[in-house]
Amino acid sequence: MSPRKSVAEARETRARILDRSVAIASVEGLDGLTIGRLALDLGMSKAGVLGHFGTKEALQLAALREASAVFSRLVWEPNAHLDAGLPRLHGVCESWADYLVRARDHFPGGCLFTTAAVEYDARSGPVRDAITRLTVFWQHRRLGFDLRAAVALGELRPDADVEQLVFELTGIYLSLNQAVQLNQAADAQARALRAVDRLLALEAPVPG
Amino acid sequence: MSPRKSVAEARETRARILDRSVAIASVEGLDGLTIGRLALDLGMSKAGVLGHFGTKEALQLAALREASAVFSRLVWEPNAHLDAGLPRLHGVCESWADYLVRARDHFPGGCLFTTAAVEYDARSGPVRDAITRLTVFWQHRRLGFDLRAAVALGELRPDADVEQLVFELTGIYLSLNQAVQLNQAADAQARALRAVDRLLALEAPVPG
DNA sequence: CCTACCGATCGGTAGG
DNA sequence: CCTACCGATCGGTAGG
Repeated sequence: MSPRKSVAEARETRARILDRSVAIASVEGLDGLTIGRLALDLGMSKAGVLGHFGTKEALQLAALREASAVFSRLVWEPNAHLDAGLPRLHGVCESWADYLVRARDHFPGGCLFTTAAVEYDARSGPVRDAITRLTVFWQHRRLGFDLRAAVALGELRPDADVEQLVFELTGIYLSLNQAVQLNQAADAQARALRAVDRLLALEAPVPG
Repeated sequence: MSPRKSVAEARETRARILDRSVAIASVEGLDGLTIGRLALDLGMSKAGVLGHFGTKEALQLAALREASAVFSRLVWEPNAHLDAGLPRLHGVCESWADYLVRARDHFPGGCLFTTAAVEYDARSGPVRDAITRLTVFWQHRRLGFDLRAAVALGELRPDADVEQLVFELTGIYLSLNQAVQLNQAADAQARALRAVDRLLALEAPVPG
C-alpha cells in the first residue's frame, strides 16, 4: 500500500523534478528555487521531492548538470559533426544565439548559467565552483578549441588572440541574453550574429 | 527618553542603510537583501530599518536609486565636462571599466545593475521596471548620446549603427563583470579596453 | 513516496 | 528608534 514506485518510475520522477527545477531556477535563481514551490508545481510532498536529492545544494548541483545537458543538446550536438575550426564555430555560434532566444521551455527566465553566474559570483562553495567549471568549459574550452583549430588550419590569422575572442564572444551572448530577457528586443539576435561575423571577419587571414 | 533622532541624524541613518543595502544586494541580490540581515549588520532593530522605507520593495527601489547615484559619481561625473562625442565616450568607457574592476566598496558582488537585471529579467513589477529604466538610461541614452554626437561631428562614419555599437559595448562590460567576479581574470580590464578601442576604430570615418 | 513535525527566518505590524 | 509579536515559508528530519 506504500506509494513507493519502481526504479524506472523513480527515475522518471527525478527527471520531471529536474526539468521543473531548471525552469524555476532560470526565473527565480538557484537560491529562489525552493523545495516547497517545486513540490507544489509537481503535485508532490516536499519530502518526496527532497528524497531524490537529499539536500537543496545537491538539487542545485543536479539542476546545473541538467542545464548543461540541455545546452549541449541544443547548441553543441547539432554541430558536433561539423569540421573543427570555422565551420563548427559558425554553427555553434548560430545555435547559441538561437538557444538564448528560443529555449523558453527549459529556460523561461533565460540561460540558467547566465543567471546562476551572476547570482553566485560573489559567493563560495560547491555551487559556485560548479557554475565556474561549466562556464569555463563552454566558453573557454569549447569555443576556444574551434578557435584554436581555426588558427592552426589557417582559417584565422596566426596572430589571433583566442582568449580575446572568447572574451568578446562571451560578451555578445551576455548582451543578447539581456536584450532578449530584459528589453524584449526583437532585433537582438540579428545584432548578435552581426557582431559575431564582424569579430571573426576581423581575424580572417591576410591574403597572400 | 525615546531613541528618536533629529532630522539630520535620521537622514544619516537612512544613508547608512542604503550604503549597506547596495553592498549586500550586490552579493545576495535584491531579493536576498533582507531586513534582518541589514538590521544585524547595522546594529539596529528590523523595525528601525524598515521604518525608513515602509516596505521591502521601497527599500529595493531606494537601493537601485543609490546604485545609480554611485554609478553616476564614478563613471559619468568625472567625464561630464569633456566634449560631447568621442572624447567623452572614451572617458566614460575607461571609467566604466574601472568601476567594474575597482568599485568593491559599494559593490563587493559586482555592479548592482548587472546582478539585478539578471535577477529580475523574468519577473514583473516596479522593481523590474526600475531596473529596465536605469539600464536603458545608462546604456542606450548616455552611451547613445555621445555615439550620436560623434557621428554628427564626423568623428565616426556617418553610416555607423549606433544601436549596434550600444549592443556590443554592453556586451563588453557584461563580459568584463563576469571575468572579474566569476573568473577573477587579472587581464580582463585590458581585454575590455582593447575591445572598446577596436570597436570604435572600426567606425572611424573613412579618410577623404 | 507520504504525513507530521522541527527551529529558523522571512516581511511586516502594534504600540510606545 | 525600540520590544514584542504575527502568520507564512524556509530546509530538513522522523517514521512509516
